[in-house]
Amino acid sequence: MARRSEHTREQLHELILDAAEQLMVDKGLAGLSARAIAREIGYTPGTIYLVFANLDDVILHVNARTLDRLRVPMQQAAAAHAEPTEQLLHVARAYAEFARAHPNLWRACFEHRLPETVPGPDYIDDRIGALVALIMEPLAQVSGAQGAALDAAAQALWSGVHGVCILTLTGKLHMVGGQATEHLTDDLVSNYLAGLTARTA
Amino acid sequence: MARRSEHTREQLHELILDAAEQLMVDKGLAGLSARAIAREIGYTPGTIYLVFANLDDVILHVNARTLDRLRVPMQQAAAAHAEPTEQLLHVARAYAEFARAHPNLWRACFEHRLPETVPGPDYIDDRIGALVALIMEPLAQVSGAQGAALDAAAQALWSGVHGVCILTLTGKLHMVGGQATEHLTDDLVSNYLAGLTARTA
DNA sequence: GCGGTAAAATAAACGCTGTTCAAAAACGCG
DNA sequence: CGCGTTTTTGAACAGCGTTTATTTTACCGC
Repeated sequence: MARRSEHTREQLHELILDAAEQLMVDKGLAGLSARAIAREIGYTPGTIYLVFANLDDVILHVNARTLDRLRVPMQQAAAAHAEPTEQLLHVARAYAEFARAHPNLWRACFEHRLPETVPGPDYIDDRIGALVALIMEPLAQVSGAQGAALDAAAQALWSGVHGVCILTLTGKLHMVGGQATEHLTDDLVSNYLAGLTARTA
Repeated sequence: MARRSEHTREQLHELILDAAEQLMVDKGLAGLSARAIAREIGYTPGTIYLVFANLDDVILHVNARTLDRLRVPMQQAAAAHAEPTEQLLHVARAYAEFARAHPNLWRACFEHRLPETVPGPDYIDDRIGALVALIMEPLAQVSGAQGAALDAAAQALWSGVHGVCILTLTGKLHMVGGQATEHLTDDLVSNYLAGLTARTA
C-alpha cells in the first residue's frame, strides 16, 4: 500500500473526474459513490478526500466539464446562422440535442443539490451565465427589448426550453401522444418569438 | 412492544404519510428516511414495510396527495375566468404560486426518481394528466388547434411554465437581474399565446 | 377465565453509504 | 543506510434501506 507518486495530484484529480463521469454516464447520479470511484481508479476512498473536499465537490467539477462541453455546440449553432430567429431556434435545438445525447450528465448539472446552507460555487454560475449569454444578443435583435425586459425574455425563454427538455427526457409529461423534444422546443421558441415580435410591433 | 391494533392499517398508513410529508416539508426529500419516519410516529422502521412496499412507495403516495392539492387552485383559476387567454394565464400563475408556497413538496413530485427499471405508477400519471387536461380546452380555443398540434402546444406550454418554476425556485437561473417567478410565467404564457394566435391567423 | 392461534411489532442483522484519521508504507536526501 | 516527509491506506463511525426470526399482543373458542 501507499504507492508514493504513482500519479501526481493533477493526474489523480483527472483520474477521479474521469471515473466519476463514467459512473454518472452509466448509472446516473445515484450510481456514484466514493467507494465506486476508488474501485475504478485502483485507490481507496480516503484518497479522494486528499484531492477533493467531498463527493459534492467531485460532482460539481464533473458538472463544470459537462457545461463546458455543452457550450461548444450551442456556440456553433449561434455562429452558423445570421438571422437571429434562426440562431435562437438552433441554439435551443443544440441544447435539446445535448441533453438527449448525454441525459445523465446533463441532468446531474441541474438535479444535483447541495445542502441548503452551502451556496453553489462561482465556476458553475459563470458557466451557466456564459450559456445564457449566447441568446441575449439575438433575442435583443428579435424583440427590440433591452434592460430588464430583455432579461425577463431571456430567462423565460431559457427556462421554457429547459423545462421542455426536463419533462420530455424524464418522461414526466404524462400525456397521450408524447411529442419529440426537438419538436416541442421548436414549437415553444418559434411561438414565443412570434408573440414577442407581434406584441412589440 | 408489539402494540396490536393501537392503530388500524389505515390509520398507520395515514400516520406514515403525514410524518413523511412533514419531514419533506421541513428538510426536503433528502431529509426523509425510514428511521426518521418511524421515530416520528413512535414505531420502528420495520413497521413501515408492513404498510408500504418501500420508501419509494411512501414518497409516491405523498406526491399523489401533493398533486391532488395542486389541482384545487388550478381548477379554481380556470373556473374564475371566461376568456381562455385569461384562464391559461391564471392557471399558470396558480401552478407557480403553489410551487413557491410548497417548494419541497412540489419538487419531490418531479425530482424523485425510481430505479430505471421500475415504471411510475398509474395513479401519478393520472393525476398529472388531470392537471394538463385543465389547459387543453382554453388552449384549443385560443389556438384553434386540435389533435397532435394541440397536444404539442399543451406540452410545450406546460413544460415551459414548469421550467420557469424549476429554475427560479432552485436558483439555477444564474443571471443578473433575476426575475420573479410569476413575472416570468406571465411573460412566457402571454408571448407564447400571442405567437400562437398570430401564426394561426 | 383460559389456552391456543393468528396477527402485529420489534430487534437485530446485512450490506451499503460519506467521511475522518491514526497508522503504515514509500520515497528523497544527507 | 537511516531519517524525515509525503502519500496512501485501513479501520472506524454513524447513518442508510430493507429483510426476517422472534417476541409480544389480541382475539376466539371452549
